[in-house]
Amino acid sequence: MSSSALSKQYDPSEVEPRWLRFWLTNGYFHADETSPTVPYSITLPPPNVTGSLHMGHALGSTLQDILIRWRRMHGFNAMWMPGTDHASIAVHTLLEKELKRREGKARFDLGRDEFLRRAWIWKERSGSRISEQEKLMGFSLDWQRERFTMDDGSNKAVREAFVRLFDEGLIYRAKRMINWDPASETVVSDLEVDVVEENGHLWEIQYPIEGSSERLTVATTRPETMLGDTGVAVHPDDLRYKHLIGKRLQLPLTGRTIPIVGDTFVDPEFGSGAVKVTPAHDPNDYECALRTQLEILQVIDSKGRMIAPAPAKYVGLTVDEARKAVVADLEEQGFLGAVKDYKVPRNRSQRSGAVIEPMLMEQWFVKMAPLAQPAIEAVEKGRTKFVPELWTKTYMHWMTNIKDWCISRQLWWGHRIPAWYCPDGHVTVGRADPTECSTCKSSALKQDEDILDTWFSSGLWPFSTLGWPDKTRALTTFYPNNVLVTGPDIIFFWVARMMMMGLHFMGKVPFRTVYLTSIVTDEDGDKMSKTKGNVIDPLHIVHGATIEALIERTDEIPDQKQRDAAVKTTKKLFGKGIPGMGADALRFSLAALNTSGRYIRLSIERVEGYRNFINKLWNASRFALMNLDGYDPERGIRPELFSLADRWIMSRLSHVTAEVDEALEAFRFSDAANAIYHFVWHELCDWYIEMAKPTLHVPPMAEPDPKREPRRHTVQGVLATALETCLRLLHPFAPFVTEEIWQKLPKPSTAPASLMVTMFPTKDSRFIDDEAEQRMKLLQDVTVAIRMLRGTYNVPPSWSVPVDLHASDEGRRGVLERHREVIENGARVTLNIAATGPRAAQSAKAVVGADVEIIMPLAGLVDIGAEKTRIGKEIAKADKEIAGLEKKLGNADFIARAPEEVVIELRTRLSDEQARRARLVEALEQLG
RNA sequence: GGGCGUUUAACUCAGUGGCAGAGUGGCAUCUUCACACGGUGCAAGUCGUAGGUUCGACCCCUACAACGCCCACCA
Repeated sequence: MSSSALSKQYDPSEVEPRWLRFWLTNGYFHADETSPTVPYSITLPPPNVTGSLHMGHALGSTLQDILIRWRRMHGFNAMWMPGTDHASIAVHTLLEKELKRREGKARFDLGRDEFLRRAWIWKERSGSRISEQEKLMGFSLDWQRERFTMDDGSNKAVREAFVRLFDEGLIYRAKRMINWDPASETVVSDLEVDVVEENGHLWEIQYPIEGSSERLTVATTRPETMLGDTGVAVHPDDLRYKHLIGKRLQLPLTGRTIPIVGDTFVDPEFGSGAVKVTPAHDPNDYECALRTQLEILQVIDSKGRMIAPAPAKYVGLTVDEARKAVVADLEEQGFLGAVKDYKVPRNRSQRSGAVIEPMLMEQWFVKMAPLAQPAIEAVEKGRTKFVPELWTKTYMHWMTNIKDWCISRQLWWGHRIPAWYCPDGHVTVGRADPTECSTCKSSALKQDEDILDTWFSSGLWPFSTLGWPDKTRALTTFYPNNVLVTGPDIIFFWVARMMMMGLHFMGKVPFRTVYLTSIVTDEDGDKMSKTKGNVIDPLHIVHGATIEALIERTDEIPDQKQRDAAVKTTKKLFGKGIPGMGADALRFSLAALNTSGRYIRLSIERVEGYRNFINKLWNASRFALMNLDGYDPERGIRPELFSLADRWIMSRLSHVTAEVDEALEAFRFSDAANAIYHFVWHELCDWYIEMAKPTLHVPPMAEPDPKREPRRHTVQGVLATALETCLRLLHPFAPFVTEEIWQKLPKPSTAPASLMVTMFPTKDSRFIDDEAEQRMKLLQDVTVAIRMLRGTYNVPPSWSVPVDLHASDEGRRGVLERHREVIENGARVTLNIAATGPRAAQSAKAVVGADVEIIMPLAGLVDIGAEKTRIGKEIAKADKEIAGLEKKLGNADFIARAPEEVVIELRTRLSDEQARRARLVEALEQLG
């Protein structure tokens, strides 16, 4: 393809699939564990197999890919482990919903085997979708290693881990107060419960005191639980009630009597100071009952319905129905006191949304304290570091207050608990399915019906994916991982558990650094959610989406009102639809926006800004390719032939290279992205390419001028080198466009076949050139000042204007003289440079630095009044600056205490500013 | 009830004990031979409030305010 065929606008849709195929077929994403080079490994947080790629994934994975590609280009054996998670409760929610909608059935109607059969079919069908999406984003995951949390390897690892923990007494079975989700009919862990404040009531109920006409008033937000009350507690020191401790109360509606007990957990200040105790259905009450030996009566079953010993009248009612009935009956029988509106903190299942019922049940638990201790120490000793550091506290706080982890779930999709029971109730746990009871040798064994919490297998992921429990080469090479990149929302769920499991089973931390990403929100700072209609789908950014398509997706929202609101939001945020901007634009945006803040407010507009940058790079490259004729890449560049511009851009490039490397080293992704953005746009494009144009430009049909050819070849070389270096710097951020351009650039024959496998640029100190940078700064300042004058007086761009430059300093004057063409081309002027000279009548004037005067004759154009005002403002600014500096320098304490270089710097600034002011005053006076 | 974070230009955010920055948007102007997804220039700020430390504070300390997040068994 010839360079002239490059289109003016970069088209990612044509380019991206091509290079993706190229990288995949060449195996560039694969890392060999037997390679002698230094390993660098990251494990991708396995996305939910039910899911599709959302913006959180896109962000996290983009940052991981940047790290992986960057390290790979630095010569590391970089391995990025892909995989998906079986997400048992999420899959259940999804499949059961579908089952109900399509067939009107519950999972229990199908039975375990049939349900699992369908789950697997469904997993095979939709499970690869997310991997395909990850590929479209250009993520260089090692696909040959792709894993699933319920594949054979994971099964083996889970079984091994369970058996070992059980044998060590760290996994145990016990009857405890747990969180029951009546909708999914399973236990959930504390972490899977959200507390939400909801409008409810506080009911007062009066319990008659036995052998007295008095009544004791208790308050509750859940009156139906009184059917399971087995006592009432008061504070033992509460003078109002102290004498009642030991007496009994008649429990209305039940015919039972219950004791009054003393317990210090009661707050005498709250409510009536007397608390009804329902041990089987409230965690506090349960603890109280254990302390005070109260009876425990279960009156609610696993489906959330009332059961005996609640009176027959209520049996079978749901909790809500029972509440109404109990309140009505209490009122009718005169036991109901005041009823107040009340904000009730209500526990709801994160997944199903159902109100959590605290229940006393036999479940499997992991003893956490012994596992947490090493995980705490590892972070204390810095073997694993959190970035940003503030998350360390969050982790530590949770770890030091950790409670035992309930790992059994009454679901089917997941790892079945490897425990068997004989008719006598002995438990047998084993690596292989047992044939007889390990205690009584009975062969009538039945496996536990429950499965393990999804996070149990996730906790083993960093080493189970590398072959554990087998001692594999992959494990020795890639464990521990260098980095984990994930969202702060799963520090407890996942990060903490990997730390504990990794240390326990591998004896080493699973990763050296945990990098916590920001959370992506919409442009208003609201969490993206389907029901809000504000979700930006990464693939919509990549491929584009019409507003109609975006509105159509709100059809899924069942609630009409919510749907209308979502449509409105959709129109507001994506009024014109979403233009297809390519994976690179999205990747670069996410990296550039990932600052130290906790949120990234993403909008289409923002991505467009970075899409424009990609396009700018594309066009700069077009320009280069159009002007590289006759350039021989084998020859390299020769610094001895460099002009000031060449020296300057190479020096700047060296600085930027160092900046990018240092920023990535410190996980400052936005600094890295912005450094290169600024360099490409505002140094390479705005200045270097503009300065190179006169040299590169060969008039059409003209014969090559032998005198100019060496200079031209040097500029071509510098331009090609700078551009190629930028492509390598940018490649981790925007792999597709950089590969596309790089492949078109003329390269020496020794160049590798892909930009992906070139070396990342390193700072080259030979090119650092402070003198060139200073001189260029002067030329730029003068150019900008002249452009300002032109702009102020609306000098048409087509006019070339003569300008007098006066510089009393010989050094500066020399620089201006030697490089006058930089200013002349950059500001479209012809210069007359002298040490000093008369000021032309009817001219505009500006001063750069202490002594460089710019005088632009503007007969007929200059507005004396406006010029006076403008210069007057300049003088006022200088006065302010001078006053500030004089005040500081007049302070004896400042002179005495401030570092000498600061004092010297301020003195220089003061004298420069005074000189500048004098010249401005002179200019003003000349205006009359 | 504890803990954490944020507060800087119209918006989104960087920032450093020593001259307040960027991107976007705005205004003006330019279809100049890479790019209008562009060029050039301009405007825009009491750095949340009040104290303190310091020669010097946007930065460090204290208090307060607003907003946000996480954790927690108050019936």
